[in-house]
Amino acid sequence: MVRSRITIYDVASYAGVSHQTVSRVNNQSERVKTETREKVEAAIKELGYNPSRLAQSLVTQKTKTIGLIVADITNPFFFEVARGVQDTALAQEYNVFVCNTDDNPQGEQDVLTLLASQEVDGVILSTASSTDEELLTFAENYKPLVVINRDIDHPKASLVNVDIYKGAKLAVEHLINRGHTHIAMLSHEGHLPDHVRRVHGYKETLEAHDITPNDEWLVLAPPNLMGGYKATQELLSEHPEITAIFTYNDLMAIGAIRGCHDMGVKVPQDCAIMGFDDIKFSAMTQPSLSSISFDKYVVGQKAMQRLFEMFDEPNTTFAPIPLDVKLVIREST
Amino acid sequence: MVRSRITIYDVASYAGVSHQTVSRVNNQSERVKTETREKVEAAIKELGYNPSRLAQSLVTQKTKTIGLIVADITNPFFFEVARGVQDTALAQEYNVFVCNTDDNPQGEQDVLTLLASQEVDGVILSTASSTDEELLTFAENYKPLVVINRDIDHPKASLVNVDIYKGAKLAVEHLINRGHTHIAMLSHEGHLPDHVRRVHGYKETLEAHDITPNDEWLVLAPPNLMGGYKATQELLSEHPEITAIFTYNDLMAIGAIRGCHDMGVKVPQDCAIMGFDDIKFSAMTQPSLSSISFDKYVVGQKAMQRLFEMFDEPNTTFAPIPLDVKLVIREST
DNA sequence: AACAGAAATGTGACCGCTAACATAAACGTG
DNA sequence: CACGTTTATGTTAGCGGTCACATTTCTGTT
Repeated sequence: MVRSRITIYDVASYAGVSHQTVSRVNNQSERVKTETREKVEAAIKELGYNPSRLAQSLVTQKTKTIGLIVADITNPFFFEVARGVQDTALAQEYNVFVCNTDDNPQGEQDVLTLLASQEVDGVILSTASSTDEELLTFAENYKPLVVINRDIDHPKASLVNVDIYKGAKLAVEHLINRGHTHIAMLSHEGHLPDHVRRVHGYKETLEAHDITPNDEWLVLAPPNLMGGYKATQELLSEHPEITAIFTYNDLMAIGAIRGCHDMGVKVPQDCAIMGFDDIKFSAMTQPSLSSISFDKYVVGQKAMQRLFEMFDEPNTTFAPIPLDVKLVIREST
Repeated sequence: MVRSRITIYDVASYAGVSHQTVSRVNNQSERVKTETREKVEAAIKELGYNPSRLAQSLVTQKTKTIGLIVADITNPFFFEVARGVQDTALAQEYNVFVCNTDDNPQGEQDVLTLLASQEVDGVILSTASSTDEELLTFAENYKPLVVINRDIDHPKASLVNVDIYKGAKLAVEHLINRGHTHIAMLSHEGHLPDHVRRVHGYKETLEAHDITPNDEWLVLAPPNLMGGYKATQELLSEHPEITAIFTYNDLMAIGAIRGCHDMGVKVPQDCAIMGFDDIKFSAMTQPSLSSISFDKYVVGQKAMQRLFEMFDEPNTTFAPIPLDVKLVIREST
């Protein structure tokens, strides 16, 4: 029995005022006599009226909706970010569309167009597949954009950057302090800051300690459990001299631990494993995983807050938001 | 530089036709001469026009948007479901709002109202906090609703049900077959089918094998890593006679494995652990986790497909969609 | 009491589209 | 070639709001 929608006009005639007065009551803070305001509010309650966001959006050109683009919500890193974004958005009655790109450039383009057609007020992007130029084009003729862990230079794009380089440095230094010199790295293919910084941090820290990085010890694989598992097995069977592995993320590290186990390699005695992201599972694995920690929820939160700031001051250019990392030592090293 | 939106009228005058003709071209399949169609399409491309979904929605009363309500996207169970929903939705150019309730009834109500105000075309609900009555009220005066793992009887609500009872039975039978008789269960508080069926399956299977369930061995805790960890430690220190634990979900089980380890209890020799959900991590833990498996992605997929069916045939009442489970035996039992 | 000025309310247009109907063009047929 | 039919295109209204401006009502002042 979907009785047809109650409009502002229904309320108006019920309360004996004009539709505009109802609109004023709805949007608060307009000057309307308390008496009539009460009359209108009563009518609203009586009829069970609530305004159509669609209609509001059409005229105001704001949808109170944002898009969040992630590579894969299935990755604990992304969904903690997503929670941060969602909770912050919800508090201001914004809704968020979460879109997965599956780390595939076409997916990312599709999703951007879809979001464009849905007319979101802004976009938060935490993914790495599209090129910078594509992103710039998007920023150019579109909406405010907050980008996580990338470097792009455009007045309409704002950045939230975790100090990845420092994280990689801390990780490798920790391994070196533990006496390791044969340190491998499992990374994720790609040429974007998020990838590159980890690798740079790894290589440069080794060099700073007079260890020459061995390119054969740097393996690229998909950044998930299975990727880490397989890469570890291949790596260790070809290079048994390796005594420590630093991974792109915790997912790979957890796969790596299991990979070691299945080859009879003891963690951390025979091979130490060091992750990145410090997801919740890492404290519960056996052995528990040392990792580089930062608050993913806060990443999402800050990104959303920045987006709100951009809505309020469309012509301001904002400085990047830096986020610090710290080393968490557990059993795997 | 946001040049103001290109409308259907701009295209119309550029192509020298009426706006309605443009609309016809947009919505395909109308009878319009190929010649003019081409003219219009050229104009569309030339001007870079794309239609405003907002305006379309306002007149058609369809937003091509659905809401997905989950307890916590941070739980791997939910995000695999979410992926199934999203991918299926996207294929038809539907977008989905994911909302978290944090397993809190107020949160769920808030979220339902927010979705109502956003005017989604339908809702998929995979959570358990609101009461059946609240849900019925929602279904009554709202949109098509697909509910996962609950029993509610309303023509506007459709069900997708994983065979939880059978899962619990398989799990407990497996433990019994392994020779266990002192089998505890870690569950999640709540009186809803999703919870109750697991517990029933547990108790009734024990009874079917002439084992009297011991209520002290049934512990309620939050359904996450930490909940499983703590509950296991309390349980085993009070009841060292327990030799097997069946948990509400894999998150708790992974916590339980770690809990055992930290007490010096060997899994599976001293205590077997059996999970439920078969999340991806379960194959990678150490020891790997036996679990009850079902395809969570498919759950989301089916739910979304059902929602589409409900859009197409608003007055049909659909039968619940059943989903089978299977036992996956790994190292923890 | 008369009148200016502020406060409260009402009116019409418009956001960008589709639905329903009206009209014009093209086509066949006796 | 006059006529009804079909097919293609145009016109108008309205979805449910907000905005800008017009109008009315209420103040306070001389």
